[in-house]
Amino acid sequence: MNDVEKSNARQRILDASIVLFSKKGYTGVGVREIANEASVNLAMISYYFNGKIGILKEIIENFFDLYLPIFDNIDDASIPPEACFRNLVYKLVEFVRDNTELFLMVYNELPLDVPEVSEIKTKRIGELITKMRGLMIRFGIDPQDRRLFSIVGPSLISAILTQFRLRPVIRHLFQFEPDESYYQHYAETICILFLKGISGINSNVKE
Amino acid sequence: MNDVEKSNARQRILDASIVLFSKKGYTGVGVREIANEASVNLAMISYYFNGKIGILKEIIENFFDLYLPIFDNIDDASIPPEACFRNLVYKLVEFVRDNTELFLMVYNELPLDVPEVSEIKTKRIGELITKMRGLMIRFGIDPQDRRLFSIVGPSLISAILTQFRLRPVIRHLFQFEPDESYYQHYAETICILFLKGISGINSNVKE
Amino acid sequence: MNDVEKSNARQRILDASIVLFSKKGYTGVGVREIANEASVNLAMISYYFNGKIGILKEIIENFFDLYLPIFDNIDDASIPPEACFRNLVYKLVEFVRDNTELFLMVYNELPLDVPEVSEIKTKRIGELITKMRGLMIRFGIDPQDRRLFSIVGPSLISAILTQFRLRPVIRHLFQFEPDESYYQHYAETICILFLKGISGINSNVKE
Amino acid sequence: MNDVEKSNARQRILDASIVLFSKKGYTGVGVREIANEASVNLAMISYYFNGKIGILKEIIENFFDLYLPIFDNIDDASIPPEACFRNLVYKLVEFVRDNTELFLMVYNELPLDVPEVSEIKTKRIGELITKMRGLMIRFGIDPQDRRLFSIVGPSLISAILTQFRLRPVIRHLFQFEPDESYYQHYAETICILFLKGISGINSNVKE
DNA sequence: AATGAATGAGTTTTCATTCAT
DNA sequence: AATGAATGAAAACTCATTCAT
Repeated sequence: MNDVEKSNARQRILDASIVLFSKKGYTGVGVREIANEASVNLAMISYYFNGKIGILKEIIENFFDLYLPIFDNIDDASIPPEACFRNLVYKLVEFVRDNTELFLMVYNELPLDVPEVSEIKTKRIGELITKMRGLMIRFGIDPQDRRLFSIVGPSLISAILTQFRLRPVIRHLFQFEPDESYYQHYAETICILFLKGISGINSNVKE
Repeated sequence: MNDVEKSNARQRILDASIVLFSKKGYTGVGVREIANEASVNLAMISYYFNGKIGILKEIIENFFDLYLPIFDNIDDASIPPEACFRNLVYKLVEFVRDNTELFLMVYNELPLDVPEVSEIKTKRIGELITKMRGLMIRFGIDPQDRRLFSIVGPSLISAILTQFRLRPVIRHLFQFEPDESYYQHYAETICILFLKGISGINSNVKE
Repeated sequence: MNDVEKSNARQRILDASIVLFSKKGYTGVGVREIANEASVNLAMISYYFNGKIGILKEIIENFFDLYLPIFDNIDDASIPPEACFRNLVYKLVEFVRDNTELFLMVYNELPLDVPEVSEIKTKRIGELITKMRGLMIRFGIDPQDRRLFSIVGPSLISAILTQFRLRPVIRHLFQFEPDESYYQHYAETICILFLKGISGINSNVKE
Repeated sequence: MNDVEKSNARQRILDASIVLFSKKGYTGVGVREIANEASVNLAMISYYFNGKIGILKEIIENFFDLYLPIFDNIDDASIPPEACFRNLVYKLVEFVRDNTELFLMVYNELPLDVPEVSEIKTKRIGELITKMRGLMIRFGIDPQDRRLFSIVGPSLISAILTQFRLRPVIRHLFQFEPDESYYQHYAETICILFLKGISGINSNVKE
């Protein structure tokens, strides 16, 4: 067994867990199921992650390690906020495209009460909000105004995720197999929805 | 024990389940926990609902029985679509205000794979989409165009729900105790975000 | 199933546990073994005792609830200390005769580090020492003098228990089936050993 | 790695096992714990001892190899039995001082049913009893009289061990840090207790 | 001699459900 | 309607051991 295969087991557990958790939720998946899907021995889960909860912790940490950098430097003062926003949306759509199950899984796990990870979630979401602050201000949104600030950000994420979320439900209603051009189109639609909407909000609120 | 108290037990099970499911997810809650919270004997759950899954079924059915009528007659041809939309948003916000845990719970359960309820979900979501069709068309959105149709609707719901969803996570970051005026303000903000945004989408797409 | 049988299951678990723990030690016994021996379903152990450790807790508590009263009023000022001591020894031997396995088990568990019960043990042994104080003083032993105080008491208990303790080991070396007269003789020997020493044993026993 | 370090690993496993077994009992300690404590790789335990039980076997054998010689020539006909006994007690106290954990561990393991070592225990205890025979006879105790013979010997050992045994429990009740003079005093007290009884202690110690 | 990964049988615990009353 | 006990399956986890390197 060479080096590549050696550490595969650990990664396979993570990969299998992400897929399964995204479909059935953390508590709906058993370690046996994970071990089977990952083709590893059951005991490897405790060996590598100190139990099922350790997988969840690591997945969530990994997610934010990938996700938060997207929001670095999104507020470049030399370009107009609309362009910044558009840039952000495109990066987010790209991220969702590349990590669909991971994103779905974390999104679904976020509001649930799993004490062992609640601290991690709070901390990371706090960082995210901080990173968003500058851009929001440039759109005329007061970060202290919870109403605006906490509607726009999350609903943007929801807008991007939502049809992936409902895929199992609406699979029979719409045919749905996203390709490269789809994601382009998709990102653009969301940009327009939010940009025209946000400026609308902005002008109205200012009055 | 009289009839009022008798049927109370059944309802208490439902109420307790909604709260618990919304916090921990269906699979994360045990029947013992439900029975404790509802102050009923464990065996009553099987007695009334034929098992844990029966609770979920009934909650989801109940939810859609309350939820879908909101979308009846939302497309009154005698009033402009913007007013129809505004009307809908206010009714949705009112519904969320009155059934926060229920809505959160169902929203979270929707993408999860629980075979016993997937049929119900598909059917009811189908009805919902049908009801939305007329109004969407009046906004110039082609129901066949999956991209637009499946972005606007779900992301509207997400926008309304999202901060309730994240309450456990951001409780420490924002103070959050919604009152009557909050909901008013909230509904209005969402109306503007989506109306100005949607018209923006509309004009751009048409070009 | 009548009342007597109803709560039998709980007691059978305790009884089986005492026997098994005394033979193999707490950590050497599995819950499956206990359930088999007690003829109850495996899950009943969690149902009644919240897990294996709950059995140990209850056994130890029960033990001290039976054991400590032996030391109440052992120091009657109206009779000489030798008579008090003799009285105590007879009561202890009687207790060991009636609760051999229980006593062996607790005796063996006492020095072991099982965090969940260490507090109980410390508290109860403290009570025991307090109860012994008066009599020891009458024998001229200073309770502050750890050396004396903590030799006599424990070594008395050991003297009483010791051959039961070693039964599994020396079964092949001595035939050993204690009867009523044995316990009488036994108690008397211990009294003499402690009151007069080995030379005392010799002269008295020979008579 | 040289020969000294090499054999160190083996010895470190034994040392760590003695300490851990004395605290938690054989079945209460895992091989992982031992390997950690001994700073050796897990697989070394099988390598050196053919499994966990091999450690126990070797420890018990080692113990008796050290312990039994104490009882050689304890019955020197040219000196009075009291002096022989006193001599023995001093040697035993010295042994306990030098091998506290080892002695505690074996003492605790003795009554427990671990089939793989029961034969060893029976054999060695038999040898011990044989060695004690002569001295007992000189004290007027009939070796056939199980009652006397099996009380004095074991209760002597218990008397010596007992406060080490209870150290974890009574640590909070008595301050206890034995030094050289303590062991001297301790041995003497036990001699008096056994040779003259409690009343003897009182008069002698006071002098 | 030494290591980290892997194994499979075993552990305790929890689960939803059912039963007799 | 309601209860407390009981059940068997499955859950998560731990164990001592073994293997390839």
